[in-house]
Amino acid sequence: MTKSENVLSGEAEKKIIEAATIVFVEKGRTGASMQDIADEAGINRTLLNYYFRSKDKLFTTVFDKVIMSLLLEAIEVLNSDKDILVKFDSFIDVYINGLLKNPHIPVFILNELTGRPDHMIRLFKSSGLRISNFHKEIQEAMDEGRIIHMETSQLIINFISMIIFPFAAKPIVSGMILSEQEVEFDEFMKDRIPSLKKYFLKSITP
Amino acid sequence: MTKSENVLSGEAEKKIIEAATIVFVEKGRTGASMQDIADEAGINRTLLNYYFRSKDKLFTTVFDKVIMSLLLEAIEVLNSDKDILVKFDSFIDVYINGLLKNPHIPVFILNELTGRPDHMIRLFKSSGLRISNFHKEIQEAMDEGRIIHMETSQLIINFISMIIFPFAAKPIVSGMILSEQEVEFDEFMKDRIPSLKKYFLKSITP
DNA sequence: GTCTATATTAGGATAGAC
DNA sequence: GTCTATCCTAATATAGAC
Repeated sequence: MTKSENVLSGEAEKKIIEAATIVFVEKGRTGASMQDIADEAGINRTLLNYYFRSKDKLFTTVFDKVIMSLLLEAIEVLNSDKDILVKFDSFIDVYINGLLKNPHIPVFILNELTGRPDHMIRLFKSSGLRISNFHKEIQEAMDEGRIIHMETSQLIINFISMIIFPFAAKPIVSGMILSEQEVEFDEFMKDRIPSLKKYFLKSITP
Repeated sequence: MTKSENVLSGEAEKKIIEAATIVFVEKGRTGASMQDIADEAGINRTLLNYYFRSKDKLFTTVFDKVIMSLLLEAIEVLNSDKDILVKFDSFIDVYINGLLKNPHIPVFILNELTGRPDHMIRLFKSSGLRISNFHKEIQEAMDEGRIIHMETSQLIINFISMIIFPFAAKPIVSGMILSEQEVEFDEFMKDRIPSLKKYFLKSITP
């Protein structure tokens, strides 16, 4: 076993993907260079081409991985047998706490999404997430009178918006809205978990 | 007056800024090339360097202009003497209708913001927008019992999120949430105006 | 002010030695 | 698998003719 061998096959590949994720998420597809990624991984630049044929292929690998991990979290909550109102709370917990650990993922995704809507839809379908079930559960709760009547799509967008947007707009939130009160972003988002649960529940309860 | 003269000084400059805005907003700072912008403007590429010294300077010009136009719209609503509840409705009208004409402005801003939070804050301060007045008006309405009590920052973020996020996530909204119902994005956002007004009012009313 | 020509660099990708 | 050397292209930027 020479010094240049990796202990496990795929270890270098894994290291590259980790480094590429950090760099792509921070700088975006066009803003990141292969050199940036090689530096982050601490390897020679040409090795990136050895393991992944091109920058595009490496990017797609990273992008798919990031999207999938988010979708899987959604599926886990949706597929549970909890009541729809409990699921709302779970989404708030899971995504706010998760994004606090990777706050620029929303901007990364929103930005790279624009150019490849088709690819996104394919990923989405292959994930097995059934958004129609979500619509249906909400609709049932409306029919039972537990939630006010409104277009389910509008309700879903309202809900997702309030979870994701603060992360996407983190510089605005920090610099423009919180700065005068000297509140830290992370603290604000921690407070936001119970605040949003309460607010959203009130907003949809008859 | 030869064929190569512009009628008004600054006309070429204006044409360049318009073209640059289109290209930068669509492709982002790193994704757009000077050639793209020259093509869009129908001029020679080197002219861009003649009028603006560098790509960076051209970008900053565009970025500042876009941000400022958005801030000015906010100021106009905020500075009116309408009741705070009416101002909420005005924001929804102004921004949803405005962004329907330029739907990828949110992604553009959110993306380019990350790298330059300081610059953003300077712009924000120089615009004269006083967010503290907004906080104050909301707080007063709370004290009068017209709005439920909650952290004003959280309320403001909730509000802004529901207006802006659907545009930032347009491919997701179109492809994942609306596709099964065969609803067009623009139609959805038009419906959203009254929907959001009603929803938000209910959410903050005691 | 507008063009052509050119300088310069950065970035992506491959070939080939080890 | 990993490195060095090299190729190629695209992109920014400037000089200089008109």
